Amino acid sequence: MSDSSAHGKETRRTARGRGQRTTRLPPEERKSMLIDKAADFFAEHGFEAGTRVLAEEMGITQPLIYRYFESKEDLINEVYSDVCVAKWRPEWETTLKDRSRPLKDRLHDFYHSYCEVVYDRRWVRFFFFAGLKELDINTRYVTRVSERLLKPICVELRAELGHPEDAPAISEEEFELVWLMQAMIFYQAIRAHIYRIRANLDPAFAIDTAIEMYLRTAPEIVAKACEAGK
Amino acid sequence: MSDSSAHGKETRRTARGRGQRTTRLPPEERKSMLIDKAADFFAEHGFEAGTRVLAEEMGITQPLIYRYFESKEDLINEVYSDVCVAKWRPEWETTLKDRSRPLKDRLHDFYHSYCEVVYDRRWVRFFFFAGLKELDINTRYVTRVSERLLKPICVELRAELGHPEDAPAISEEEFELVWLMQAMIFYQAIRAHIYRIRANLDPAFAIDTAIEMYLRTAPEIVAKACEAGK
DNA sequence: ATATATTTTTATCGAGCGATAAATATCAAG
DNA sequence: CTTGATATTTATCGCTCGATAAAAATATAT
Repeated sequence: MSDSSAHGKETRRTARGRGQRTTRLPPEERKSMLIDKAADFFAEHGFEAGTRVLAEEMGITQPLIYRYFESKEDLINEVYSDVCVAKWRPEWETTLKDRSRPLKDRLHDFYHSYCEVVYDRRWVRFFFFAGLKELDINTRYVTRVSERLLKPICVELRAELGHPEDAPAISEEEFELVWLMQAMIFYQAIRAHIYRIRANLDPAFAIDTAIEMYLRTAPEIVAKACEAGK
Repeated sequence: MSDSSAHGKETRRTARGRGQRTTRLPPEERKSMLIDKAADFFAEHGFEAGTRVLAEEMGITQPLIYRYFESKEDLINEVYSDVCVAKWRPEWETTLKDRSRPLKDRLHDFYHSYCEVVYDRRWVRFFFFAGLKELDINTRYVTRVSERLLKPICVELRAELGHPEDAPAISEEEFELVWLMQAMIFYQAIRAHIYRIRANLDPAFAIDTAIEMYLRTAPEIVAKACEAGK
């Protein structure tokens, strides 16, 4: 209460007595603003952070949140969808499978697009907050990455290297290898937004180098997997 | 209160009326038990988890915690030291700098030892919980890894490849490259303990492959850095 | 057995949480 | 200018949190 007058004078507010009042907003606009601000807020302070502080940062009062969301959990779920799930681009899967182009080019295009999404403070932190809690939304996302992106890459790699499609199933080693590439690229985001140490280098270096390292190491591992199955 | 009788019958407790009482313990023993249980507890549920549940899981009452720790923050700090900071092994730094052996062997020894420490559920989760909060203990640890492990690796790599010591300072590219190796290896721990998907493959595969990929890619990047500075 | 020391529990405080209901201010239509 | 609809605030409930102080139970020494 001591800082209720210390907000400074926001443009959208009119000082009235000791209270301040927000200008009325049409519901959809207020709701989307709420989701947007809540995204920043929970990404920064975690899901346990209080709704009163969130409301204060938005310049509204806390009960107003509950006009637009049934519960805090409800709000967080909508925000998570907005920040993480909704950012999935179906083009990723088609790009990776387009055999009219060299795999290297496809990987470049895919990962540069992928990183536009995941090299985002909100995205990374939400993802890890959700992962540390046992929220299955996180597990489901990882499964999706695994099934729709990484496994297809393994398949495409074999095709690129001229191995028959019906060779033995993708080996654990092949799968681990593509996870290593994924690790190199995604770890940039972790360093930047969780460790808060940003590399002074273009993220493109990590992406390009990771792809290069993957494609150089792949042939022998794929070969071993294919001949082991015969 | 409904589950106060649902604990099952722990050996150390004697049922008395509706309450249960713990056998007395010498202070050091109680304190170390507290740190150990708290490590599991906070690693699992995060720092915001309540002291009452922690106490219940230990079979003691909540105020007893405050006989051994001034505050919850105090407890968490001691646990963090115990779980993360205290696990640092000085031998890592000496191993990496021992030029009587090939760098590849040193990296193997170092990373296998390093992973004995960090492929640990408590370690990983504590590290990320601390990172997501702005606890500087995390930042300090990352700085330490960077300064005492990764940068030395860059230096040793140059020596191994026969470049003069006084060549230009380690380039951003060289430094990024060693971070890529670190990423591949540490990401295993993230997958296992944050995503909760464990690879069915020996972690040694990731370690060995990551080192191999690093050493294969390194020469051209080191060469570029050294000739660029002339 | 009794007394003493100290571990552990019981009881409780004040603050903050998510959430609800009622009052109030604002905007648009007539 | 008045009226009706509704976005927003005020006031408050019940609960849980971290923390403290006093009471009780246990172990040890005599």
